[in-house]
Amino acid sequence: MSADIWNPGAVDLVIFTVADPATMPSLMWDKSMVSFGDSNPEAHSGLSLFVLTVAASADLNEYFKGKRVLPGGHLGFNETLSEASQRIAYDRLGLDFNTIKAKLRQLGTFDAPGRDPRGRALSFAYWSIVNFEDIRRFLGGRDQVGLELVNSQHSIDQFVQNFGPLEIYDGVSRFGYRTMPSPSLKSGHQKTLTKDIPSGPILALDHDDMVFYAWRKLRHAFDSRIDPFSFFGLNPLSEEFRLSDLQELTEVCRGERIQRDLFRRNVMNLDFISESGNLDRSRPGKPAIMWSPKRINDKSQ
Amino acid sequence: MSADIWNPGAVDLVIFTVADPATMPSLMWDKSMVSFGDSNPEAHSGLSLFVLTVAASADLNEYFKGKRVLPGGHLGFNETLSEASQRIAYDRLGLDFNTIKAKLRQLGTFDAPGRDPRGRALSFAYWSIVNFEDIRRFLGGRDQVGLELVNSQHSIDQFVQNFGPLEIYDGVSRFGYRTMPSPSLKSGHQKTLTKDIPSGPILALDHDDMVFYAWRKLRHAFDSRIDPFSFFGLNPLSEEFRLSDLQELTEVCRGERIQRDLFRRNVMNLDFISESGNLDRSRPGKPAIMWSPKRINDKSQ
DNA sequence: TCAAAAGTGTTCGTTTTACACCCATGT
DNA sequence: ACATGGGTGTAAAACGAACACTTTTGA
Repeated sequence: MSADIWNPGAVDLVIFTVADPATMPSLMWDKSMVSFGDSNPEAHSGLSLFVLTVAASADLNEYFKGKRVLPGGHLGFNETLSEASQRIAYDRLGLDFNTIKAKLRQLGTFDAPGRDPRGRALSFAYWSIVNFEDIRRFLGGRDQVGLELVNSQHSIDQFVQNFGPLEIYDGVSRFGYRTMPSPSLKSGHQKTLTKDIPSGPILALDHDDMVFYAWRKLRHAFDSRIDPFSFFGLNPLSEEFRLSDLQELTEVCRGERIQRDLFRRNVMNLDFISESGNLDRSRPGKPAIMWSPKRINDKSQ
Repeated sequence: MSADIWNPGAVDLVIFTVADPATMPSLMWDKSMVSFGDSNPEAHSGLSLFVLTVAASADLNEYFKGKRVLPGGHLGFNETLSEASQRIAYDRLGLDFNTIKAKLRQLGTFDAPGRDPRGRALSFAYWSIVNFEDIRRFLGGRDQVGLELVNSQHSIDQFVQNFGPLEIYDGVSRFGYRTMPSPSLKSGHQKTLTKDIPSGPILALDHDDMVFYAWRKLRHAFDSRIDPFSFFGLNPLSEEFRLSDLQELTEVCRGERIQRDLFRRNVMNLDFISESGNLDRSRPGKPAIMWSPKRINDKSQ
């Protein structure tokens, strides 16, 4: 836990989590804790993808007044980047990556000129996905730790209303999207970030870009032939889940719709979940079989 | 061209190029310029993938004596990483990325403890692929700029002899390889770097790792549904080439064998090359149609 | 005529996608 | 009965991989 501040380097964290706004405790409906960027936040339900943010400190610069940013901090003089990212998660959020089952991964270095109004700033971004249960007690507080929506069924619906069918897009989210040049040709994609879309930026600095790039990495874990639980080394859902929950998760992480039967067969082929033996009758219709991850071995990457 | 040295940051460059050892000018057979890491360098022929290296300076530390490294340099105080990487390419190699058609891409940050015997060193790695014609005149010199083989038909053959058929590997190279857990399941791969294989390390420090990770990125450009020329914004082959040349290139970049007819049909489907109108009769057998890239638009990423 | 490399046709199995249908429950 | 969501069968289309064949040259 180094206190020596090594000025030019900063570490910013993109930490995702998954939760259903409809079942969030009512106290969290406080605007300052969960932001949907939407005039109608109640419309968001179903498993949704969030990113952890904090209130920016305006002590040093007016620019930050009222804005929100990713949690970040300075790189200590004798720290590795990996150590710094874990320390900052603990200092700023309370999250201890030694005890929770999640790991921080390198995202990239951000140093575009002018990215920070305070002058030159080199930022090392890290990303991770954590269980909602592991962070909910850290929400709020002095830094106003909160959740910013990245994707939900409803925000995908809204995207379709504004921009048309998803077919030409290679994944959409609140933080940006990519267009496909032609189906099944991976080259020649074109990305659109929040600075280029009508709804405008969400976080301060270039943190929207960081979220977008981290989301693209997250997306890989759901790229159809990967077991996401092994990739993350954790299960972001509850212990047991319905297949439709896993599908919702996959859809918001990929930013696209998947056909129900197709999804089912894909998952069955990959064979990384097994029936828990229980049924879920909480919704109308035929009771759903509950599933659990078969094994969570983190041989990934 | 900043002279202010910003001590803690360094930039290292992984610059690939493609050439056929059999047609290299004889002066380049000097061991110090082209290294195959092989007792029988004459066996390497066909299009091969190289990485640019320089002799390490042993002025400051005995460790570097006789070793080779990636070209690198310190980060200037008022430079962006991108600017620094271009300046270093120019200072150390003579390569001017403003005039050649190639672009440097961020690879990642390397800061493992103990990676540099001189103490803490943070390194920002960048990678690129350039035309052989653009760098051949810069080979040699005080820093002994040279080429280290990354992959060739012959070195793939040797891999098969030592480790068995390629089927279980997801790409092999002199700088490491990955094993597949099961066909068509992308998760659970396991990588093996030079420090873990009998032939041992090739470059000093952790530069073998940098080459390996850069090679994995390069590999994406040949991932079957991408037009590599558009991805790179340049054609690493000669202006006209045979389909078998493109296949050789693809094979050494992917580190795997491809069936001739399959490759042909894939390329034809993607439709990014067109017949130049000429035939090549330089080899026995039926003359080969010569091809050229259709268009090189760098919409990539 | 033969070897060598280029290029094509055909087949087979798997994966992707679509569509339609059946199933089990609460109201 | 019927709306609601869960779950399955089937078949066309697309794709990957293997094999065998034809073509065109130089020697």
